[in-house]
Amino acid sequence: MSVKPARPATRTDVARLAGVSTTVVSYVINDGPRRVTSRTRQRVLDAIERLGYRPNANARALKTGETGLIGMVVPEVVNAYFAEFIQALDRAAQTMGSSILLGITYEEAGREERAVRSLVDRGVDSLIYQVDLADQRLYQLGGGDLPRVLLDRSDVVPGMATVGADTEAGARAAVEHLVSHGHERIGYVGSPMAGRKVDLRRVVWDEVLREHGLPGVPPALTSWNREGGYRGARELMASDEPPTAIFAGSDLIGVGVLRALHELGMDVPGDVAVVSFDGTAESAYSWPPLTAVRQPFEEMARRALEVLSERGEAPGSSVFPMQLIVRGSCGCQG
Amino acid sequence: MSVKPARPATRTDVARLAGVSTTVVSYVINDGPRRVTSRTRQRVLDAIERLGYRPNANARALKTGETGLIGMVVPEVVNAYFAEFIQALDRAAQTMGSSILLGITYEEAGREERAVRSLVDRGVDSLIYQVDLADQRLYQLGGGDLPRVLLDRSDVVPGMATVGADTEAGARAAVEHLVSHGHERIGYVGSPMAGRKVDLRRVVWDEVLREHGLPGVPPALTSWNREGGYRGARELMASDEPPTAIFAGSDLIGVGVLRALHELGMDVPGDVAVVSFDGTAESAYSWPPLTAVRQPFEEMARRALEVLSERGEAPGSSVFPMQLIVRGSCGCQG
DNA sequence: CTGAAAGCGCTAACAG
DNA sequence: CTGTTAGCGCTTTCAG
Repeated sequence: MSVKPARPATRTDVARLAGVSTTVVSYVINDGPRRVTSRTRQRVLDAIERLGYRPNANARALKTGETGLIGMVVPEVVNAYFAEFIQALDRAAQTMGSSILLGITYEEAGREERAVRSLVDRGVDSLIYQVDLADQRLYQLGGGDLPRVLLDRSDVVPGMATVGADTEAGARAAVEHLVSHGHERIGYVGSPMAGRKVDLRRVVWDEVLREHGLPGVPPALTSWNREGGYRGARELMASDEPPTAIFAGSDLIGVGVLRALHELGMDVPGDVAVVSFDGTAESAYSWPPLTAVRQPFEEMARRALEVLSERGEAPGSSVFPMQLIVRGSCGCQG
Repeated sequence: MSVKPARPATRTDVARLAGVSTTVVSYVINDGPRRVTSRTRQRVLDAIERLGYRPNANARALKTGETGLIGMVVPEVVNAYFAEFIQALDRAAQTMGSSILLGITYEEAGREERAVRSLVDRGVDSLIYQVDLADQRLYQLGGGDLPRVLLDRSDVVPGMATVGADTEAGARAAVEHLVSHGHERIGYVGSPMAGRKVDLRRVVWDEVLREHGLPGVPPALTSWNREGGYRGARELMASDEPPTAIFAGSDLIGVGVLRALHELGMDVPGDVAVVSFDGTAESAYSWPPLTAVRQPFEEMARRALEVLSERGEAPGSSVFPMQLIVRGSCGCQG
């Protein structure tokens, strides 16, 4: 590992030291497109080593039109749900020599365009959207040739490749589990979805209740964070016939629900059982630990990257199964 | 907002449409170095608008040697502590037209070099380190002219600019608070530090106990995550004379401590009071909510960016105060 | 106030 | 198997 000298060595320096032309240097660095004798190759490698030469990514990008940057648009990073995706994507990208460049929207209308635009302007090779953009036109920014994928969408979006989890099956597993514990009044805490998107968790929850002939409970729709969960649970428990079980639309919501229940002096799962959605680390360390349906983060991330490199193919949808992780909050243990 | 056409417009296209030379286009885009008549300027602006022209960041970077990218080296992002810094830095960078490019080390020796190197190779203009690199030489990668700052260090590191929080005062506030509640056996759960760095939280905790003539308690040193907190608390509580209060070295540790205490059937704060360090959102929604000492994330982030633009000055240290946030786990409420 | 042109570091077509 | 060279899109010096 040699630290770069004051003036970074260029390809010309390497060529000179190795006694070859710059072309050859290029060939050995890129391993093509032409072959190089192994003797020459070694001389070049030695020169690179001696000079601590590192190719200039910008020059290469300018020439080839490819930056090796993958843009990822997310609402925030202080949320393990998104952070899990970011890490999974980062690791997968590393193996391909690419980097993830984030565009954080903060769910503020004003920042949305800046976030996407900054990625496009920096010349990302492809784009991963993990957001609900208010301005739909932003999905097209960067032109038609830029490979794109909508991450974390289980619905099929015309003209867009999507990668997601089997939310329906996941939600079903969560609610059925609660039903199997004998609960008859099962509430849901979630949030209204942006735009006209439907919340499959809520839909499935409703369906399952119906299928079992259980009474409907008005869902508590607040916001996708801990406070939303807290408010939602307070709302649910304030009703005349409070639920004995709650399906939380996310881990954060689940954590908020737990807090509300504790404040009310209720025992979990004794008085009220809880199952949450996502299965991030926080759910494993809440009190009691949350039984949760886990997102297939790694699988989705890997698939998203695959999709992006399969450009030219018709945009499809990939869906991965979720997994129920049984912990203490549902009543299975204790 | 016009979507780019198939072939992105170049500066030459703009010049042609506006009936000026490419030089002038450059002048109006960069607002200098020469002045341009407002009439000509408007013509150029119109042409840019019409063509949906966007400057090519790579070409500019190649020419100027500046990418507008700020490299940030972090161990992970699925940890609100780091995520808070990332967001604060991102927001601050946005106002300067820069972007944060992450290099995630995953605290794996093998990935460390890749992470830093990928940033340097991509031509970041400066580097923010928020890690303990095992290989010290990596701090120098990229050469001596690259502005650097060590984020989240309250100690002075020779030759390096540092920005941090007043850990000592913060830790003191936490422990003193516990003392003020009348606790006499106060434990600490943290983790060994990398390298020869000292954990000021632990040192100060020890000091405060001494100052008050309180008995020493062996610290539980595990790891900086929820599980570490859990194991640490189990360890502490298994002793012959378990503490009646615990100072947790981080929020994650605090959450783990809480879990262990609950498992043991102890009431918090009734049987054991807890105060944690960092003050991320998770600490506000644990049960009971954790009294915590909050890191000045925004201030540190802003200062770090300032330091990076003040290149040339002697490397200094900036320290920002922490703030005690009183919630339920210390015994103040209930 | 505006234009021509050199050159940033690299790749790859073309020529040997 | 290796070398020469044009040109990616941009900034900026130098000339007008």
